[in-house]
Amino acid sequence: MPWKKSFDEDAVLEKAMQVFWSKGFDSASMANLIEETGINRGSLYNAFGGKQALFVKTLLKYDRENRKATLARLEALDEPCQAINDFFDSIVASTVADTERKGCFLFNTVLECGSHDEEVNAIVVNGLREIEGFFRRCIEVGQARGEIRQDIEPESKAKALLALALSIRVLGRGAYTKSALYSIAAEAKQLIK
Amino acid sequence: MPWKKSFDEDAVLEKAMQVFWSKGFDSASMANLIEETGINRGSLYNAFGGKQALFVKTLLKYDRENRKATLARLEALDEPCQAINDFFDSIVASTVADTERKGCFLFNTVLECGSHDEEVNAIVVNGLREIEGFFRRCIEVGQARGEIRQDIEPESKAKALLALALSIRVLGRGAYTKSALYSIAAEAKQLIK
DNA sequence: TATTGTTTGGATCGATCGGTCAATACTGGT
DNA sequence: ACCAGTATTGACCGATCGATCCAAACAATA
Repeated sequence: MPWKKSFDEDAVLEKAMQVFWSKGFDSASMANLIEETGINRGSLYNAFGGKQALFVKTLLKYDRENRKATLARLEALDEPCQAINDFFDSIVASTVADTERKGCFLFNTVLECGSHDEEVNAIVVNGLREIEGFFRRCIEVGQARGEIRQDIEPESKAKALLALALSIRVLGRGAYTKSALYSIAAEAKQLIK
Repeated sequence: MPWKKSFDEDAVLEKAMQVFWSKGFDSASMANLIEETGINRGSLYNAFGGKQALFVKTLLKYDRENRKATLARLEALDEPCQAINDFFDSIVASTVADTERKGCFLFNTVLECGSHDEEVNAIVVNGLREIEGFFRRCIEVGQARGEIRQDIEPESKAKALLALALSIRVLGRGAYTKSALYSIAAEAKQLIK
């Protein structure tokens, strides 16, 4: 008896994600979201509930399709040093290619919403932990295989790598030049040498 | 013939700075600023020109009284390794003591206003460059005195140190625990060992 | 004391914010 | 063919945004 939706929910989420990603939660207005997604105001509220709920959905989508997917791919390499190098090559490449200067949606959200929302904070903190965990596991496996020095402390080294990755993405949004980002990435790789 | 202002401009700037610092440019409303500074709306506009102009003035004040002052003090030590260690001890201590989770006004501004304002961007980018320059000079002097290994590349190492400092401040705003920040700071110090 | 020029206070502006709602369009079941 | 019921639409809501403006308050000069 009901009625099929006239739009593809996931396609709308994708569009909305682009808006939140490039403008941030606060600066993205419902008017922006309506214009970019192409669907009507009421439909948006009906389908997703509101700005906050829509944002969470787009953030989860990003976390699933970008962060998790990337880490899974790198971890599947089963080559720890290569995985870490690839990670940094990848984020520098993304940043350099990012003419819109959007940065990383996850990192941007840490910075903007870190303090003032419980649910969002839980998602991004979990994301950070998992990236850190990826680094830690890479180091541990590399040590077990004799490819990484034993006197490196996986926990704290992993945190430092995450910190450098975050800075590359953040400074890449206008403050730093390409070559500076390459320098930082090179230092990051050097950390586990 | 005119009339003396009934308030201390610098004291008002200080209050306004606290507001922008803790809430960010966008989230700080004129209503907030009026309430916190205690002076009237018209007076605020008359004395400072508007939200944007007021923000720039507070940012310059911070840059002058915090960033420049701190770097000058550390550089006056004339003990490069100690200066770098002190720098990281200092930002970790600040972050840990920062119950309001305000972070660093300069870094916060890089993140929030990095892209969408020319004047502000120039101020913060200059601030970043000078912090990086501080690290670079420390390393160069340390090398000249034989206190730091010669195979360290001052330029890129300085960038990495800045990146770690930024991350400590940013992640300290809720995402990471005290001990995690200590770990990152320890790794930073290790970079020049 | 009268005049002058700036500061002060607050009412008010138009724009925009996120969100709501009733009327309308439309489809699936009977 | 008709009805039931959800999706869609866009007008509209009150709140809040930064900014403006002007009358009232006031101090310095003549």
